[in-house]
Amino acid sequence: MPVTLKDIAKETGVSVSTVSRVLSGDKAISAQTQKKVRKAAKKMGYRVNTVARSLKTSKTYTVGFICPEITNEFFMKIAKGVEQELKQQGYSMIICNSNENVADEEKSLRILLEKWVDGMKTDAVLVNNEHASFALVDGLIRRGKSRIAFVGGNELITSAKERFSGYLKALKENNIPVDPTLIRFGDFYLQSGYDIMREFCEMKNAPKNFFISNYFMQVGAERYLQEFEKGKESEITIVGFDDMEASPLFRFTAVAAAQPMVAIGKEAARLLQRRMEGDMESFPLISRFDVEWIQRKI
Amino acid sequence: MPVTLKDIAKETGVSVSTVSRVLSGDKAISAQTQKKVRKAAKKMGYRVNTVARSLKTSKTYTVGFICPEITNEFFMKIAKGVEQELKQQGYSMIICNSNENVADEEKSLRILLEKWVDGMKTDAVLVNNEHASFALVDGLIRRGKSRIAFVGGNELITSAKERFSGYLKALKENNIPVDPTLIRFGDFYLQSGYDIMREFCEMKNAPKNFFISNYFMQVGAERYLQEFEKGKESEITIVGFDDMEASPLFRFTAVAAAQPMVAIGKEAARLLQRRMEGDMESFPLISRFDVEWIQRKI
DNA sequence: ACAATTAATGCAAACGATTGCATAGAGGTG
DNA sequence: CACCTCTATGCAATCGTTTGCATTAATTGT
Repeated sequence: MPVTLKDIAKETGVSVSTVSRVLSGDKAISAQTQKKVRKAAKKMGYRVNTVARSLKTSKTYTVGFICPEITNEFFMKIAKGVEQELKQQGYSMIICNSNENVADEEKSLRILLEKWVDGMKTDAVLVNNEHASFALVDGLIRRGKSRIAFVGGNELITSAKERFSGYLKALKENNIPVDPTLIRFGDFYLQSGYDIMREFCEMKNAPKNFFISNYFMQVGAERYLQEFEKGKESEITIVGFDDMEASPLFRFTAVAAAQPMVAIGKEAARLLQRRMEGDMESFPLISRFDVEWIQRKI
Repeated sequence: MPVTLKDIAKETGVSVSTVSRVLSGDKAISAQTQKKVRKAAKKMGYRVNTVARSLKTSKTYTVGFICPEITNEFFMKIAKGVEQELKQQGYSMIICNSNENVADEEKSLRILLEKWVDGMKTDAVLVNNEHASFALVDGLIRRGKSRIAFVGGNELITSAKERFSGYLKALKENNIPVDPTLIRFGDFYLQSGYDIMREFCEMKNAPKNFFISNYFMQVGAERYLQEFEKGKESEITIVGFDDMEASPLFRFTAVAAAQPMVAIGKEAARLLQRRMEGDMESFPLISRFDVEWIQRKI
């Protein structure tokens, strides 16, 4: 049904190869023929069949993005950056939801491989986690707070570790002893933020200042505080990460270190392109971005 | 570089067609040959080349999802439903971000068409908007509130209209006169929710009860109220739509009508599949879901 | 034991584009 | 005018699968 090069060739009386050459901008074709072919192509509504092209060129101009959870604003901001950057080069992006589970992830991977995507993301683009959390905690200390509780993410994950060491470093540089009862780890998700905040608040000598390792745990923590600090003129101060759609609703958060996620996504796309162009030497590439500081309350 | 049917054929001494038939489950092949071929395929790490297959069968097993904004939790919940349903049938989904602008949308569309996606979403899967907003407003009235302000979405959009008529109907059935000063329309985005809420609150006789047409405007409205009702023991009550990641942080919202978006996405995927299987008669299909009621405060 | 089925496999032509090579004129040079 | 060089174009193979049809071999019926 769709128009092919062959149809155009028949219509214009030239060969398929000539049509192909005109349409892919080969200038070794006479101006006259070019005009004729282009006109016919336009009139007939020709659209290149990328499936056929890919088969021949073995380039699909498609990249895969396997994402733990596509409703998660965090990942999608990265995806957005990736998409923006790639679209300019004519690539498109297949997004798969691994649903945080390995079976789904493998399934997605298999599908993507079978579709011969040109690339997938394996490089790391990160922010200066340790420095950011150091600065957040240090800032709290400079404002006179010294009992600062730490709400961590999954201890096995690098960024969680880095954020923890930033916290430790800030205490150390300010000669504040580490108090193990003020340190707890969760899993980066809302519920764990809620639970940990509750545990802290139920301590006999509850801390009033918190470093929370990511946005979602922070939503949980703020949620808990809203329920249980209702009305009271609260003394609580939180510092944390990221700036999302709903961050403006946070009431206890003083400062946040926002990761420039769209920029991170764009950088990731650029690294991926280098890879696809055959730059295999520097693999995997690692890039670090600076965070942006968001002041929420004074 | 990758293993092809030809390679397997050479290895096993049968023809390419036989290999193809074995691997696509044609049972007219002897058990012996089947075993031999399968073993070789496995050993050699064969993976079907879907590009070639698609060229031949003109089925890509890919659907396109053009989305106004991929960082928007609302659209991504739908996308998640679509993805879940389609993945089971071996489809994958190309997600494009139209960035709310027509040029980008056309660009995405062109790319998708050139990739010969099998389908794109054009059916409508909706909730019973009018009924849901009727029920929300009616509920407020039954609790004794009669001056209820309406914060609408983009007036041109069907769902915004439907929600408005539900509001009107609730007033009418309860014999409450419509007060035009209590009706304002925005654009479904955060900022307009913030602005409209401010306008209402600055009225000499400011209303205390609000129906807000969607989640994002509600975030904006809650944001405004947090800033300006700080501390005061507020009398304000909001009813609205949807249940998202950050909804638990809402302080003024009493009830919300949550659209089952993942289910909506799944249904959309099913409709799309019917379309792809050639059911062109009932086009476009429209399905309606019931909302779920979320009680937030009493 | 021979025709008629049936079962198992191979041949070859697609699908739509790309591209190296061949070729037919046109124009230039001595 | 013979020779060479371009320029513009066509031919045909190729990418990896799928699939209708032909073919061979094995099985069945009588």
